[in-house]
Amino acid sequence: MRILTKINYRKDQIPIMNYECGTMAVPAVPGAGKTFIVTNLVAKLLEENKNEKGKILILTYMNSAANNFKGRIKKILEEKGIESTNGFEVMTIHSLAAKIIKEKPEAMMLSEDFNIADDFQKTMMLNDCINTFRASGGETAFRFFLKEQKNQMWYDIQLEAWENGFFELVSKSISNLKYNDISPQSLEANTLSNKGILKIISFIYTEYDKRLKQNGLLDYDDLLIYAYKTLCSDDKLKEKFQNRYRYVFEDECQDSNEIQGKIIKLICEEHNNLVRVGDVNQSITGTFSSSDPKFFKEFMKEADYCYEMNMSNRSSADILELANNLVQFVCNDLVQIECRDALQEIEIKTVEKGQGYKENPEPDKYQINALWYRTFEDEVNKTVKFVKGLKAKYPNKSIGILVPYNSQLSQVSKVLEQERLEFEELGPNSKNKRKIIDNIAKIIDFILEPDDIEKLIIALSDVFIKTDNKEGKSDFLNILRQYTTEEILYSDIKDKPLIIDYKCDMYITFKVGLNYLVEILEHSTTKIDELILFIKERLDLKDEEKSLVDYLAFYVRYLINEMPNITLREILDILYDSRNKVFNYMIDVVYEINGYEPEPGSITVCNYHKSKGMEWDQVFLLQLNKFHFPDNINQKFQCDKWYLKDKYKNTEALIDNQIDLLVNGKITQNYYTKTKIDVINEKIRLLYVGITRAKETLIMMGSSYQNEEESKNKKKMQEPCIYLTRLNQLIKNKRGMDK
DNA sequence: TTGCCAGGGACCCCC
DNA sequence: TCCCTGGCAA
Repeated sequence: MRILTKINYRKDQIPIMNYECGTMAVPAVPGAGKTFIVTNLVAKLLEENKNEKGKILILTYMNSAANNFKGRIKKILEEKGIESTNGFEVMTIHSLAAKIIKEKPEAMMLSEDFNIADDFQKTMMLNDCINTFRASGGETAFRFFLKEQKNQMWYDIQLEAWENGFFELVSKSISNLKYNDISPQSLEANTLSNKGILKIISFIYTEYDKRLKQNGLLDYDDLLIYAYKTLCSDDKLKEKFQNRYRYVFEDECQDSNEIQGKIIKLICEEHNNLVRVGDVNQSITGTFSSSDPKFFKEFMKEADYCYEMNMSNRSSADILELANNLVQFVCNDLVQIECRDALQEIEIKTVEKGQGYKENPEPDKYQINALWYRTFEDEVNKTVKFVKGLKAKYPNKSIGILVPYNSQLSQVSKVLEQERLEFEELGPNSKNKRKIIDNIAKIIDFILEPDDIEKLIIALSDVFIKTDNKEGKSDFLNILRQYTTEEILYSDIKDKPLIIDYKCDMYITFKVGLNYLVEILEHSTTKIDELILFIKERLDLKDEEKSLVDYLAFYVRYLINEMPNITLREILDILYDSRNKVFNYMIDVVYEINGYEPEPGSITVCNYHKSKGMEWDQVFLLQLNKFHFPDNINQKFQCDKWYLKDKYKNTEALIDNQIDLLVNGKITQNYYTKTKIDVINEKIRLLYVGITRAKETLIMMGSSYQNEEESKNKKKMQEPCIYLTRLNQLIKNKRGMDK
């Protein structure tokens, strides 16, 4: 039976729902319900058969978002009793690009079975090219940029920092060069007589390009550029796509870059039905990708319609007031004039009573506070204490704890664990996700020292034995300690006097693990990647974990190729190294598929960036100091590279200068200040994103020192960021009134 | 403006 | 350890 559900659209949503054709820009404030309106509009157009014989295309940036859209549109169509599930397609912008290229790979001189290099493969290959460069005479040039240092310890620290920084620099530069249509060949020709940093890049760029081609791979930048060129070169193909997609919707388009915009424009040329939805105030990827909110701003000006969704039902009126206050301060009072347009001056409005499908939460008192502590440790401890209290009082409310860096996540997690609170850590090195890598490492650790009873016990207890009976388990392990590993592995343990029920889960899983360990121990260790896959078969894994192990085996095979003499011990050290960047990429690639949504009563720990798109009832914002949220270019913040000679500190600006010179023949802007301004602007928006995650409660805080030691030495003292100071004035007034 | 000297900071990196 | 900065004198 068909169920009729009449949705009560808000007044800022009605003009959007009335859209029928043409270009439409929808700037939307946080919590305005972008996904809601896009899914409903798509369903409405399908219901009215506006797509005729074509389809509606919805473009997202993340696989998780694409899956989310698919599910929601399907559900609405089902509710409406419409069967036209073939009328729409949801995909990421990169899948679209791949699809375009697949239609005619020969246009770009690609073979039909080209593949896409994901972040993991790209990291590996680029690292490889950099190593080749250094090994084949580039080492001096590589080290030339480092500050002189006679102390070996400091020199090593610098070198390590530069290894990371250099990778980022090369990666960004190559991307930048590609978007400026500078091929490795033309760069090489241009840098022949030149000495600058581009000369080094040129070598690595050539090498990287060669390897991509050898392996039939395209990286994400190539994907977009080739897709655009393919469409430009073939009108028939262009028409095919234009007729296939009568409507195009683009989500999160503040994160769009120029080439993406161009591809979309070409596809929409004929029917001219394009809807782009986004929020320039939530653009937080510009400093590390080619995205720029200016493209959406331009679209807002030139589109046939531009309807602003300025109402938010997510947060309480108090939180919206605070967010609006930040916007006001930034736009009008910021001392660094160039940063005043970091945020667009949009006032977020509450949903009027009786309007819309959902109203703003209304907590009974003012639930915002700003706090300052002596150390970060204090910050974390107080937060967890606070969380514990909230949890007891409101067991069904969700809680989010946000920190600037992934490296700080574990500190928060540790204290949460101590307090026995259940939580989810969203980060590349979260224990859950790393667990599988750690488990394999533990097994290999045992293989290396099969006589070590402790290694055996760790492997058994952490990887295989499953039981809820913690005391029984530790008793059991203590009994095992009385034997040698050989006795445990090769003689039947039942003969030994064990005080244990042979039918309980603990014993059964122990036995299974034991058998597997014997098998693994007897497996050859000459091919380590195969050994890892062999271990994989003996672990009880989810699909995602399996693909993670496949990646791991792939990585190990690669390591062996690169360093044929590498030992199992050395590989083990690499596995245990939680700072290894390759694992982070691996984990990101595997886990990106499923989005994360905080459930009622859950606690989430993540960084400010990851929080985008999420919401919690209660939010804690940590580390709101000047270092992380600067307000002028004279402050110290992450931008200059301390380990480089003064002249080369701002490597990014250096590269921008040189590329500008190459493309335009002259330097058109002051990139040294520009890179700094960009960072400040993005940090402001990052704070805005953080604040607008909260529905009811928002606690903002920071601390003067990182830890006790620094506090004693009075080193690296931090002040509250100017935004916290300013917002605190409002908070104080409000709290005063509340009493 | 220049030169000298003492003392403190450099290690935290988002996708 | 080295480099930068700020204070000070010339």
